[in-house]
Amino acid sequence: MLRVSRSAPYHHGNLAETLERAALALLETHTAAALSLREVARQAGVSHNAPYHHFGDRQGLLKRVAERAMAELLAAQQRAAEAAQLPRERLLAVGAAYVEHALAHPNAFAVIFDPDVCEPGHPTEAMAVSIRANEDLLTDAVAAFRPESSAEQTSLFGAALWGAVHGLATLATAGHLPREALRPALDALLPRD
Amino acid sequence: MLRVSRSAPYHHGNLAETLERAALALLETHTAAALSLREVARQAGVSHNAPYHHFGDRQGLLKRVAERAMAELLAAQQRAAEAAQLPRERLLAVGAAYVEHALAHPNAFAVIFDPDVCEPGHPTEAMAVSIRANEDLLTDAVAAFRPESSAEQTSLFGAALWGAVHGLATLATAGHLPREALRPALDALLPRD
DNA sequence: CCCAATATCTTGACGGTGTCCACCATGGCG
DNA sequence: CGCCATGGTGGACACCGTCAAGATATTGGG
Repeated sequence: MLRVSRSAPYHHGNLAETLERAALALLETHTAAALSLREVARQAGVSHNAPYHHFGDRQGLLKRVAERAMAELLAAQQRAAEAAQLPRERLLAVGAAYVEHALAHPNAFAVIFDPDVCEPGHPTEAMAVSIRANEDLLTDAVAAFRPESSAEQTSLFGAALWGAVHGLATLATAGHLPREALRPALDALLPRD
Repeated sequence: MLRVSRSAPYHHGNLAETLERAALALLETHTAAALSLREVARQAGVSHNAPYHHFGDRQGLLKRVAERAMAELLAAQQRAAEAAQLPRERLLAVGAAYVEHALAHPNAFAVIFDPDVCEPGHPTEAMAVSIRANEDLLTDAVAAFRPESSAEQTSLFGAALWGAVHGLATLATAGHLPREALRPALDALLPRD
């Protein structure tokens, strides 16, 4: 049915998508704690109750937002991995991409790992997929960097590196580490040759 | 003036302390996001507005709570540092203490590094002192572990280790790493001999 | 010793938020 | 064509942080 009137249609058509994007946009300037369902609805030009039909509750929306944010974080690392040549450089580049993406979108980054959003041990399907892909990416990079290591050692070193990169990013967003120190710190952690 | 009646005195006497302790107690079972000033006041048996005379606002209380939590985190590491003998063992013990304390009190730990509580770059005086003490503790442990390193290299490696330990703790509280993997991961990061 | 100034606590109000409920518009299927 | 599931609306409720104004205890100066 063609709508001649300029008034908005009663049914939005793609509200879920719109709301998720609005929430992500708000996270560019506001903390997750300051993100209200009502404000997101307002941004989308819709009643304060419309989101409930798509996400159930506030946590539901945030879970979706976290999935999107995680997908973007993963993509940033994949781009960095493809651009690098040598194993050590690739490992460094992936870590740097992680940290830089976190610093560029600190509030979205925080949502990904907020235990209030995704309670420990019960990740969303999409989130679990992205996390696994991220672990694989990292494990591969570590394996190329230390080809002689056992699978267990590789996995352990990968976990340690994830922790290091994640911690550096978190501490930097909290203002406890200067931006310039991040890459050198990461570099200091990787043994040379 | 001696108070014979059993009714609570109009003036509490030590309300600030009581409120901070109540807040810390609530953080044992609830996330910081779920911690309301009114609930804290209720726990202390006081009107919903009493806290404002001591902390100004919610953030004020949380800042104090963060200071206390940081002091406890620091103390846990200091105990671990004293108990260990060899440099490498001490470094590992300090890191493990950090992670274990974070896992034992995840919500209080989160408050320490919550950018909403202490906005980046403007720490409280007491918080700055504790953070500095923590950095010194770590730097000393690193220096003992790698005595031949330059001051800059020591500082850089210390920052990297802080990041690693902090990240491992954060990821573990979010359910992304199993508890048992934390110490081995940390161990894998410290070169042997 | 008394009283005023001050610090502390209370009651009351306001706007904002998440969520539940009942109701209405729409479009696709029988 | 009519029905009804889907998706949107408005209203209500309890809770929250915060501000304003009033009540009460403590304290220091005369």
